[in-house]
Amino acid sequence: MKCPYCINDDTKVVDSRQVEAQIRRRRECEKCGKRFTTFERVELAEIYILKKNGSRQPFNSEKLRTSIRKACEKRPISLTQIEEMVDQIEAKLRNEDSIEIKSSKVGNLVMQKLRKLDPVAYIRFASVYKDFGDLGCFEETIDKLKRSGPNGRKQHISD
Amino acid sequence: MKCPYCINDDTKVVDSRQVEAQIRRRRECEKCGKRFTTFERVELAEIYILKKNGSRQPFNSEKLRTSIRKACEKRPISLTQIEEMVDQIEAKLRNEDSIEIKSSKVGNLVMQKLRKLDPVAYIRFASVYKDFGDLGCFEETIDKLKRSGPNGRKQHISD
DNA sequence: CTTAGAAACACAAGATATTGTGTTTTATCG
DNA sequence: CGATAAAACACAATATCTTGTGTTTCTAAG
Repeated sequence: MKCPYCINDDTKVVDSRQVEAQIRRRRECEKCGKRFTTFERVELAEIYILKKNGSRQPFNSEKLRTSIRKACEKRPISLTQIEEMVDQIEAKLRNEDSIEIKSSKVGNLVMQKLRKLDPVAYIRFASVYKDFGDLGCFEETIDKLKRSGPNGRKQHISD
Repeated sequence: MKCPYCINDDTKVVDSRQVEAQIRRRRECEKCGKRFTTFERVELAEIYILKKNGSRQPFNSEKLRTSIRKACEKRPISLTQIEEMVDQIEAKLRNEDSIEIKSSKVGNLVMQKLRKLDPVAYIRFASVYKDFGDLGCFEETIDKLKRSGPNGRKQHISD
């Protein structure tokens, strides 16, 4: 790795840590002695999201994270759990055959995850994602949650 | 490094090459066997360029490269040589005490480099950078080049 | 449809990085 | 300005990566 201060080619690693999905290395130039930080990151073909209105935009995990975070505000869900969801969802998308994915697929994956984790967050997300028009939609969803399988039964609907 | 396909933490390096200022690694997940590419890059505090009009913008080596390339069009200067110039100039900037640098400093560094390399490119760059108003400016510059030290004398002014 | 260049694949010997643990020094938040 | 978290620093034992060389595929350009 080239030293950015003197363009010398030989630098050695002084420290190396895994930080989230990256490896941060602290390097030292063998020639000028200066130190600097590098990051190793995955570089994959971009995934594209196909929106309902026909538009196509590059998938951005940050947007996904933000929308999940919003749904989970004040709920007993840690940032770590949100990270896990984001990672798992992105991994699912990566395993698709096509690099073009319908936004509804992403939405459904989020719902799937939230449903198992927290009913309130689930309803919040659904209300935005499914574009609830009236209170009836909430009631319907709550009913479904109550009647639903193992995951649903374990939960309490309250706030 | 996390596998982007299955989120497993253990992946091993299968190949690793230096490409320009980066290290490209090919990794393989020990769990799912999938392969993917990563890049290690330097991450330093941004340098800011102070323009004459008082504006301040992040230094962008790509812009520098472009303007040098333009000055060197059709001249006997290889892309490698241009890369070297860019690298050397950026390194000089990195070694400044402040991370805020006057655009004139960058301009002068470019001139310094081009002067030693090719008089035509030098004059082209100067004419834009120094904002030559008339032919007299060109003549003056040519005169200076002719009369100047060792580097000047070695060159021929022609096109 | 040929080709040049990049990216990927392979392998082995030698060199270098990783990781745990712990301390210290910045930054950032309130 | 005090508290925390993140980044930087250190060190040693172990595990992994790097680099040369060469081939193969893939893609973009002609």
